[in-house]
Amino acid sequence: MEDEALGLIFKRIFHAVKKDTDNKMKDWELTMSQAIVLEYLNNTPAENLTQKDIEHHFNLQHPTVSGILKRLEKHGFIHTEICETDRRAKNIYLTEKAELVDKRAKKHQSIMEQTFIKGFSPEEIDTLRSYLRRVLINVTEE
Amino acid sequence: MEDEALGLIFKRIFHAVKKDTDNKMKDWELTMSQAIVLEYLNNTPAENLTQKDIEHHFNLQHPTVSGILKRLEKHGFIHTEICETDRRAKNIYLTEKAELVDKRAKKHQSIMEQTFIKGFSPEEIDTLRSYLRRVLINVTEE
DNA sequence: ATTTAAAAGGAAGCGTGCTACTATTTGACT
DNA sequence: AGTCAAATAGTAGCACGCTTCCTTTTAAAT
Repeated sequence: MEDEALGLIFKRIFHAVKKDTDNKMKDWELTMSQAIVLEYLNNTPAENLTQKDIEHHFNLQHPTVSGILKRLEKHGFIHTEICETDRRAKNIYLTEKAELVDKRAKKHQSIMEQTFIKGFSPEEIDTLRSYLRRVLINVTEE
Repeated sequence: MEDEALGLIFKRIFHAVKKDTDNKMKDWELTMSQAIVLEYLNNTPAENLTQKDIEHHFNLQHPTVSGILKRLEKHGFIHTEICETDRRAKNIYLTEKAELVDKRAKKHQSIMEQTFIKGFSPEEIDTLRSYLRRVLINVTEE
């Protein structure tokens, strides 16, 4: 337990977070991945927002994003339209339902953030964040 | 990027690690999840080692472990036998192929560990590990 | 203007997590 | 002995990552 590989520890943490988040969001027909995308859409009020933007921002492959958007649309959180200026692309629009749910998702996210850092001092939180940022850079750039 | 939620950062880190590991292990027909289970089996030379032990150790549900073991068996890394003393359970045995591959997996894991902590001082590494352990406890116990 | 390559997205199929639901075996309680 | 609950594992079906292959559209090159 003490000397587990960092990779396994990160896996354990992510697994626990995902499980908890998926469970708590199940009531309003939303998963963690969907909520993350929805929040991105909500905070990125760009014209002509397409799948490609999401793929780049989260470093995901296009069939992955395609599936998430399909389920978001199925449950009425977004609707899509073929882009007028580039008919290959599909523009994404949030619905009112999405805006309602986003508040609740933000609330859960805030609780989750508190959970992570329970027992951490403000300085320790800063250190944690900076270390994680460095780890992320180490792991992604290569 | 700077003010992303911790949950998303953990997701990003895990995602990158999994992607990299899966890619590098693809050559010898192994995934990250399978390698983790294989390493556990290799380091747990217990008599009567069954699925249940793996489920408990990694906090996974039984169909998940069942699937991983099925694929490990399909590729000849393990073989299973119905337990003599309890015919509900199946004992798991590693093959020679598993032991060969385990060395290479350990090597990759070691490189991965180095990648995580690139640029970290020994003190920073200790701090990172202890913080992650605390986060894991925060996230799992509740 | 035609061809050709790149870009955006869809569909199939797989691994790994999950939640049901089912089957078999064990063990305990009458 | 007989019954009934718990334990172990299997199956089906879903979400979300991936790769691979395909279609359509755009843009560039000749």
